[in-house]
Formats: sequence, C-alpha cells, structure tokens
Amino acid sequence: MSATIREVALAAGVSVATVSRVLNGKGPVREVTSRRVRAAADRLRYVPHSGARSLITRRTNAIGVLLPDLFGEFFSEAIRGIDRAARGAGYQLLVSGSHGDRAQAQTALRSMRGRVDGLIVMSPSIDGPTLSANLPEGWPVMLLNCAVDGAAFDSINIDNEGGAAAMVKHLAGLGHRRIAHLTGPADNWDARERLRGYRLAVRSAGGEDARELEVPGDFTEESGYRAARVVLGMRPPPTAIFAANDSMAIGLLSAFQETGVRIPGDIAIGGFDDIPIARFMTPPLSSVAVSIADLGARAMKRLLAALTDGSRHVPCHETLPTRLVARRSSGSRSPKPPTSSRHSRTRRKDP
Amino acid sequence: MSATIREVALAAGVSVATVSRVLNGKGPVREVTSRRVRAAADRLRYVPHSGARSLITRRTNAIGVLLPDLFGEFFSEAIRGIDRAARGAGYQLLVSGSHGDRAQAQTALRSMRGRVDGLIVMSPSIDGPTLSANLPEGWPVMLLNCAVDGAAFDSINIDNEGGAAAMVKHLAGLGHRRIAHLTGPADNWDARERLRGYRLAVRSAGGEDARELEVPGDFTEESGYRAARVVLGMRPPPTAIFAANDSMAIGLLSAFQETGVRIPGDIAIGGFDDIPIARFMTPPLSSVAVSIADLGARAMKRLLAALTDGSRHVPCHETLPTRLVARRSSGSRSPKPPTSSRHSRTRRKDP
DNA sequence: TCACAGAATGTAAACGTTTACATCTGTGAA
DNA sequence: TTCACAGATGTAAACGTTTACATTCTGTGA
Repeated sequence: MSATIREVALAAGVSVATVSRVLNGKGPVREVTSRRVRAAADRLRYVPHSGARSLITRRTNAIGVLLPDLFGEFFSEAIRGIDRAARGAGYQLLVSGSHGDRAQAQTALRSMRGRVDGLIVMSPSIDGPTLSANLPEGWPVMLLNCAVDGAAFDSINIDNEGGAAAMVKHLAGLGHRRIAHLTGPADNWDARERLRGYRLAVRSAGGEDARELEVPGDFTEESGYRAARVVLGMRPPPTAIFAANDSMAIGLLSAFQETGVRIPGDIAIGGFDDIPIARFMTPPLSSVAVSIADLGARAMKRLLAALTDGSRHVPCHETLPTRLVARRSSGSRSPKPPTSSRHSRTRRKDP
Repeated sequence: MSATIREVALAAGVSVATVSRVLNGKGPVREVTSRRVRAAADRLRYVPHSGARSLITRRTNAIGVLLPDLFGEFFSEAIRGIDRAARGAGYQLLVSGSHGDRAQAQTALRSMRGRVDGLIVMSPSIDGPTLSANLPEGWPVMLLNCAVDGAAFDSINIDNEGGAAAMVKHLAGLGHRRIAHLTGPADNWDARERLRGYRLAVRSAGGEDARELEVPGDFTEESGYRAARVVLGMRPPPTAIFAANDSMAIGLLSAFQETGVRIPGDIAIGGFDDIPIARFMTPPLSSVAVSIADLGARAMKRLLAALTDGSRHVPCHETLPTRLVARRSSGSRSPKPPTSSRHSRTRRKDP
C-alpha cells in the first residue's frame, strides 16, 4: 500500500535506524544526512504506521471516548471541548456512541484495547463493576457526568443539584410558592440530580412541597408540549414551573402560547442548559448555564495529566459550577442581549 | 500492562496459533481445546492488541472522520448516522474536528495512516489537491457536503439548491413577489448553494430579482436577529424572507416579535434544516427538512461497500433530496403536530 | 500391522516500527 | 604511533499478532 520506513531508508541510502532518528528528532545525525532522509520521505509520501509504532512504544496518542448516544447539542458540545484539548496535546479521538445496553458498551470497551492510552466515559448505562471488569488493568479513566460512584475512577460532574436549586430559589425569590417541576427520564442521572435539587430548594424556600407538582417528562420538546396540559389541569395551577432542560421548557412555552396562557404573567418558566436559542425565545427563556465544552476540555486535560503521572495518581472528583441566567420567562426584566461573542464563534460553520 | 496471546497460550497449554484460531473462529480445533483456551482468555482478561493485529492483517476496522468543526446539531447528527452504520459493520470511528486551516487538516490526515481503512471527509476548507496529496495511495474516501469537485472521489451532497428553490417557490405560491434572502457565510458551500437556489427560483417564479434583497448572515441566531433591522429598513419591505438556516430564521422571528411585526401577516418566514425546535416556535417555523443522520449513515455504507470492492470501484456522486415542511410562519395553515416519533427517539438521553 | 487421510496442533516468518548495542569513523592527547 | 573518546551510523532484537507450512495425532480400510 503505502511506503515503509525501509523504502525510505533505501531511497536515502541509509539504514532504517537513521530514518527513524531523523524523523523523530532523537539521536545525533549529520545535517546532510538528515536532509537526504527528509527529502526521500517527502518524495515517497512516507507516513509512519501508527500501529507498528504503538506496538513498540506502548503509546497510541489516542484517547477513547465512550458516549451513551450522540444526540443533540449536549454531546456535540462535549466532544468539541474534548477534541480541542486533545488536539492541543497531539492526541486523536476514538469515539464510540449509542450504547443502549451493557453488552454494547462492553464490546466498544474491548475494541479499544491497544488503540487508546486512556478513556473518557460518559455512559450512564455502564456501572462501576462492568467498567473495571472490561478494562485491561489500570487504565486511566475519566468519568463524565456518570452515575458511577467510583472511588476507583476520576470523575467530573456538573452541579445539577446546585443549578436546579438556584433556579427554584430564583423563582421563589420572585414570590412564587407553588412551583411545579417537569422532570427528565427517571433513569437519567442528570435528571435525578436536578429533581433532588428542586425538592431540596422547594423545602428550604418554604414553597409547596407535594409530589403532584412533579410532572414526568423525557427531555424532549414534545414531552414539554404535552406536559402543559397536565400543568394547566392542576387545581390550583402552579404559578411557576421549572423544566429539567430547555428543550422541554420550549415545548411548554409553545403549548402555553397556543392556549393563551401568558408567560411570565400567568406562569413563570425556567429551564436548564441555556442552549443557544434560549435567549431568542419569546419571551427569552431563563435557564441554568453549563459550559459543556469546558467540561469536556477539562476532562481531557485531567486525563492527560493522569497519563503522565503514571501509577502515582490518586482519583479525584470534581463538580463544575453552573450559572443562573435570569431572563423574561421567569419574570426578570433583563434586556434582550444578542451581543454575546460566544455564539458567533460557536456556531459559525453550522448550516 | 495487559495479557498477551502468548500468556493465554501458556495458561491454556497450547500454542499461540491455536489461541488465535480459537479466538478468530478459523481453522479446525477440538471442542475441548477451544473451551480451555476461552477459559484462559477470560481469566486473564485477554483482549487482542489491535495495533499488532492490524499490522499483519492490514485492516484496522476503523474509519476516520474529518470534520470542519464539531458544532451544533448538524455535525452531531451526521456523526450519529455515521456511528450507527459503522457499529453495525463492526467498525470504530476515529474522529477529528476543528480544522480551521489546511495545515491542521493535513496533520489530522497524516496521523490517520495505519489507523483507519477509509475516510469520511466533511471539511469544506480542504481542497482536492491537498486531500490527494496527503492520502497514502488509493485510500477509499467519501466526501460529505464538500465543495471539492472530485472526479476522483466519491461524494454525497444535500440538495441545497433544490431545497432552497422549493422554499422560494412555496413562498411565491402564497402570493409573495418580494422575497428577501438571509444568506449564510460566503465561504460556506451549503450557504452558496442555497443562495444559488434562491436566485434561480426567484427568477423563474417571476419574483423581484435584486441584489439588495440579499442580506448577509453567518448562520447564527444572532445574525438573524440583527438582520431583522436591515430587512425592516428596506423600502418597500419584503413580504417574505427565506433564511439560509433555521437558527437565523429564529433570530429573525425573535426580533420581529419584539418589534411588533406580525408573522406571517406582515412578513412570512422560511428556514432551512428543520431542526427539532422549528415546529415549537410561535408561530411554528416553515423549513426545508434534511435527514443529516441518514446522510451520514449512507456515506458510511457506501464507504464500506467501496472497501470491500477493493480496486474495482468507480467514484460516484449522489445528491440527497430535501423535503419542504410548510408551517404557519410562511402562512400555511398546518396543524401543530407534536406527534412525530422521531424526536422522542432522537433526543431521549440529552439533558 | 501398515500405510494413509484428514484433523488438530505447533513452528516460525512476517508486518513496520523503535532502540539498545555494536561498529566505524575522525580527532586530539599522551 | 597508540589510545581514548565522541559522534555518526548500522545491526538486530523486540513489540503482539496472523498464517503458511510442517508436524503430530487419530482413526480407518486393506
């Protein structure tokens, strides 16, 4: 197929060792020889075979990324952050998504052996035991927003609970006492944490604390749209509702506007994630901002650090703070601010 | 680090060849031996080193994916489709994003040597010569929505031009003669094609054909928001506007609603992409639907086919059709239909 | 009992690198 | 001249697989 180091050596009239030395910049070699080798390599379009190299150096310069599902803004943002950090350090990304069940995750995990130096795992469906059972020895692993209570693994999580609590507190601060919550899927870790934060904050803020105020959703716009009817059927209806993510909040908004319910006059709305369009809703959507890309980048950086640390590395757990963004949907009188530089950078090339 | 085939052979009391045969299921081997080997492999948690394997088999079972930038729904959807198809065929994905310039793309391209069997390229910044200059010999390559006029490469494109024309025709059919266009970035291929489609359709539908009706945008919500002022400043203002993507259309919508301009009463709006929230806007946004995930899946499937074809493969170019989705923002009286099964599947786990 | 066929298994060479070690230069000091 | 030394280069052994080929079994019909 493609040129090997031997052919380059032949073409340059030197030994393979010399070619290797020149191309890797290690070991003494005369200027003139170096030039000859480089010329030959260029001419033959030589690129070292990374498989062969990793075989002997025991490094692949690649990181495996295990995702639950490659859906939506959330994961693309996470990968973006990871990729950015990886590229900076000269690492490649082996991405694997769609792990519905444990078996699939297992397969994916195994096929990474000998291909990657470390792993970033974002799969809520995989548990600690399965993970360590399929990891060849002490691989560096970083858990991202996982439910795994790994004392054994490093982890980074979003402060879901704190963010949810902040939103509820914000609503309570605006005078609301009857605050409903539109939950995410029951088997989702983020969703559960946000629910916990909601309950805690409602209690501590002296709001109404009843299970019937918790409406089940599944993170889709559609489920938000459908939930609107349930919410309006409550007697008396809540004066505010906190949706576990922005997509559902948008569904709510859509349904309410159709029905003639005024936001925030009749019902105040708060979401979670602060996706780019949140500020362009009518009215602009209050939300809880999390920097997913930073989350990914941070994970990659810590993984690389652990990689160089080698054996001497103690697992550490980190929680990334969130930021409350109050806009009009919750009743805040914030000016509409389409002047963030973030989005013009962020979504530039996306049709 | 991790167990090798030799250790497994030792533990099972057989030769490495037998272990290999058992694990790959080729060659005759007695049932009892097979069981012994499998047991040993399990016990030692043996997983073959893919680098070593690919060295000799000359296959990696991995596909490289080159992306311009890992932003937004578009690329995450594309990867999703690619990943789905890849997983089905037992292939891994080596993803590499953020290729601002040619040098970066080049680096990424080179580091894929020996790691992947084929390539899916979605980078508009890379040109044909650069591509083939950095590809070791005749690698199977699939171009996705690229500007490269590769007679040499396979390609799949969205029918941007046709979709744009369909939207303009739709607007013209509703009686509009003065239809503005909010363009995407000038250096973006999709954007240019959509512009072309707009011009063609305006002309053939007998609409007003003036350059001043073309407002520059950059695919962000923000640019749409800002463009609203420009549009309203036109004398006379257009009665309809076609935005080159949904994000900008949403920005327009947002700004218009703030100003009290009624949609579609005063101005009709159409977008492109049909992103999930489009139908949840108020009013629901008319758009041009493209199945990005299918695009990705199709690309992967064709790449795999080319892979097995071997040398005997003639490059082929494909254009994926789009589908006009008329909703209220353009003046169509379509019922609000939040009953698509697509989204409940699609965005399930995304917080 | 003997060849023999076929199945089961072992042996060793390859794949393309890196790198410890050996070798070969030339240079300056003794 | 001889020696030590350092710089430049070559040699060959690894790395962990797969697989062509060789070898060893096992049973079978003559």
